[in-house]
Amino acid sequence: MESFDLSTFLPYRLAILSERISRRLALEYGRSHGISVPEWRVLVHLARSKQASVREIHSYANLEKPRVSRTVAKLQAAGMVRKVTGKQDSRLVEISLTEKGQTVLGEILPAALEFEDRLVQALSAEEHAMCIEIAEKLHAVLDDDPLAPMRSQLDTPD
Amino acid sequence: MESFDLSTFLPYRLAILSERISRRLALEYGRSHGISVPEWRVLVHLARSKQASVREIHSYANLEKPRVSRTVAKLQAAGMVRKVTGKQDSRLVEISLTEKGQTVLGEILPAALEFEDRLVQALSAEEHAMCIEIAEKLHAVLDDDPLAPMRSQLDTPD
DNA sequence: TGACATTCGTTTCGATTGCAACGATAAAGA
DNA sequence: TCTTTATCGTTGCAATCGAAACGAATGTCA
Repeated sequence: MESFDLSTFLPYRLAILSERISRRLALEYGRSHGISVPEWRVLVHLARSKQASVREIHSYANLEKPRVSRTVAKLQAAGMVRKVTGKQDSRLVEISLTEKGQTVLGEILPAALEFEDRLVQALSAEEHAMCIEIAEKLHAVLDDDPLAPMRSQLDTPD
Repeated sequence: MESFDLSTFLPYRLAILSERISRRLALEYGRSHGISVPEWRVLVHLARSKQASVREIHSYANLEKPRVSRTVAKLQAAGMVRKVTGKQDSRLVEISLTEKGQTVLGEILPAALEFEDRLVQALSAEEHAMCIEIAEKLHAVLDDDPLAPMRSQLDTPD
């Protein structure tokens, strides 16, 4: 027990690294446009899917449902997102980017990609590939664990 | 811009994996003893250092200073930690584990280690080593970045 | 010695978080 | 059809969070 070292504990290692990277990245879109992490994820997802429900964003962007709801509301207030009640099913809302939303995302994306590139450049091609494979194997352990939180669909390799 | 895929974005990948692992691990000490992540880190650090100030825990366990303060107060209220005003320097407090704190940690630790072991077992020795090396290289990128948040001392290889 | 700056731990404050209801709509079954 | 069940998005609430401000104690330099 007294020989236990937090710094070599894998979950801790991952948490520290991930948090540091997230914080640095958040500066990129936070300072320039006041965008938060959840907002960033919603914008990015909408750029792909063109149109999505709260449920979909929740499932794909790894955000709790209430958080998606509030985030979308905020983005709508900022004019970056449009909400339309579903035609066939009036329970769900069709969420999509506005012109402004696309513009803002277009301004943010280059810096985000440039930052990621700096990270990836620090790794050899082999390391990068193994990094992905390792992540996949760790996810697999949790997939087999009934107590582990479910994996969001986006992250599940088809 | 429309070809950007969040799921392959390295910072996102790391965040998702790390969060999932953290949540699962938190169940281990949360369900059995009502211990939260910050409390877990403080306990673990104290088990090593036997005695520490708020500042030290802050620097080594990657927790904000106010958070350490509150966490320690809560642990003290629960009888797991002892706080004594410093002898020479009465600004700092000497924080240490009580009997109860050691007992609780002793009950939590095996499950935590067993969980980590399940993760590590999923990796080959080579993968495990490379995982650490990759983390180190990514940290190095941030170390060179003036805008990146500082790295806590614990995680800095001597 | 006295004025100033620094460090330590705590507290305050506004914002964010997750979880658990909630109302509204739609689907399923009797 | 009518009742029941499930789904969708929202809201309430209590806890937590980080950043800044704070008082207390020490260190520094004239």
